[in-house]
Amino acid sequence: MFRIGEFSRLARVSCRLLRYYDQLGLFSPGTVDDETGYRYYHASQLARLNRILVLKELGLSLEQIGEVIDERDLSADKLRAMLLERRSEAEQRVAEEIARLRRIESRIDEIDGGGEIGADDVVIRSEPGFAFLCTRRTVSSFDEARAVVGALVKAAPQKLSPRDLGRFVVIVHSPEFEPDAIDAELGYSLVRPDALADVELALPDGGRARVRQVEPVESMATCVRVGLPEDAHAGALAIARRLAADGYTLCGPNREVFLRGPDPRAPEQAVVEMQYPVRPRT
Amino acid sequence: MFRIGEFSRLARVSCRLLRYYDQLGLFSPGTVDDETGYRYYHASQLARLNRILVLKELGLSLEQIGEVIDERDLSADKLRAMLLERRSEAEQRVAEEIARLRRIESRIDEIDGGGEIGADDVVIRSEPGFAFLCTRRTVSSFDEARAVVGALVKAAPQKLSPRDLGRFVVIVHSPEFEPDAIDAELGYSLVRPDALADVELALPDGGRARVRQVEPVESMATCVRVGLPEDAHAGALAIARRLAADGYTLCGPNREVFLRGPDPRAPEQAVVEMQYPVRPRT
DNA sequence: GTGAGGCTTGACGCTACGTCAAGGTCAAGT
DNA sequence: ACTTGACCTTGACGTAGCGTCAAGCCTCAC
Repeated sequence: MFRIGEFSRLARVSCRLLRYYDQLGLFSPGTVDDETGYRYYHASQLARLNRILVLKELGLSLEQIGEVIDERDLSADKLRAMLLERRSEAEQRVAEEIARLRRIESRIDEIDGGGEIGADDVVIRSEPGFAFLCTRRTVSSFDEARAVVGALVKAAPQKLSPRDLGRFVVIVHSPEFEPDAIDAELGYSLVRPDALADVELALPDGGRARVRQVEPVESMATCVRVGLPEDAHAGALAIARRLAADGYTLCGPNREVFLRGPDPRAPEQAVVEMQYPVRPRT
Repeated sequence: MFRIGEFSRLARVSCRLLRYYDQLGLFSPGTVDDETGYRYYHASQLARLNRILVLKELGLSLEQIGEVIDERDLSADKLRAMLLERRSEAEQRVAEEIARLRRIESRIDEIDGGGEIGADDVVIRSEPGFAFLCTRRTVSSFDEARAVVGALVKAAPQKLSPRDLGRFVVIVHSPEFEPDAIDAELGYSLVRPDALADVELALPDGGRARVRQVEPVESMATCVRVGLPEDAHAGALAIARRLAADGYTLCGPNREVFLRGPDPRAPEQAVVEMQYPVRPRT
């Protein structure tokens, strides 16, 4: 029989671990002295402890180990199921770490390249769908776009109250940025979409605004810009480079979501979230 | 200005996270109402939050993020250093997860193959060096080995006390297992090696036992067996298969460390740790 | 008997939040 | 003005697997 210190040296684990496993009921000493509380371990117990350590190395939780280690026959199926689960987790972790590694390396390269990148805040996330009260136009300037929006806002209260309007959103369909002919949907996301599914507005210039359902996007690169909407495109190139370096390609019409403004009195303080649908490059 | 709920929806993070970051001083609302404690965030703050989320995605800790995000110029070098560190961590994690994945898959295959493997407790770890009072022989049986050991134990007390002796250890140099001609070192590990470096014993059969320093082994596959020492080899084949499946090859003389016994009165309860030096197969 | 080292339980710490719980605020509707 | 339901506040506990004290017994070789 060994006291805890020597047994811990045999097994190359800490005393704390042995006490902890004892506390969990996962691995208890063969004998405990009732008076002193001293734990005494038998050499043959090392086999069980090693089994526990092996299962832990495979990635099972102590709780899972407790479930499989005592059942002598049933454990094969149960263990197999756990291992299958662990395998997919491990595969996912490998993929994640590799992707992370790529991003880390591209950031290091950027810093070494010395270039101000100005795209520190490009976050990639999924984006839910939403109801979109919008009108599609080919506009030649921001002033024209603003006029359209103004008309839309004025026409809206006929059928819906202002609090139903969410954010001002532009979805840009022009594949390339051509300042004098931008094909875009302009409008507002809607807060209570189900109640407003069939709203349709006539605009003073003869156009129409209707509600359409915008599909969710699985991965959307987003980036926040503060300043004149006209300048918001300035960082687009840097963002595209960043996305390319991190292993993504653009795969759809980009959007601009106005978190603040555009307020006619302080247009330079508008806050716009640029959104670029992406997918991992194969 | 947004209240915390709407801001959390904008940023796709939880309210709890925003409050937590506020508490850490990492990301605080633009305004806090003194009376109610309500947090109010400005749209433009989303840029900073996104920067934090990006750095977190790269694997930096919140503390590290706090260090780099506020310094405007110095941050490049500091960030670079952190990223280099993170890169090597990530590389290591990838390697570990891949190795783990391989072990998981080999276990699944074993279970599916249905074979009782009997090598549930093969642990791979590093093994420190130790001082070894031993004599090298070619023995033809376990009885002969026992005789040698007995002689050694009797000769020992001349120069050292029994408490200096550690465990009985056999290092087997025969590359293949040939029962009638085993080239082995037999002896005891020593507990206070520095005081005993030059001990040399004459054995009654004319042989000598001396102290040598056994080198540490970086990775040692170990497995505990309970039973007659003669039977301890039974699992060796299973262990070798397991090691091969997990991506290791044997790379040195194996050892047997007697954790209990061999006690002449109860030899079948001996506890032996089989040790096989291994190295990752390239 | 005595000093050193070993053992006990208990408690806190770690990461980055998730999840209640008890109670104060806000804004729309009546 | 009042209600009601959604929203906000702080505070506390839980997570996984132990590491690291801290205060106080136990053991044992000299």
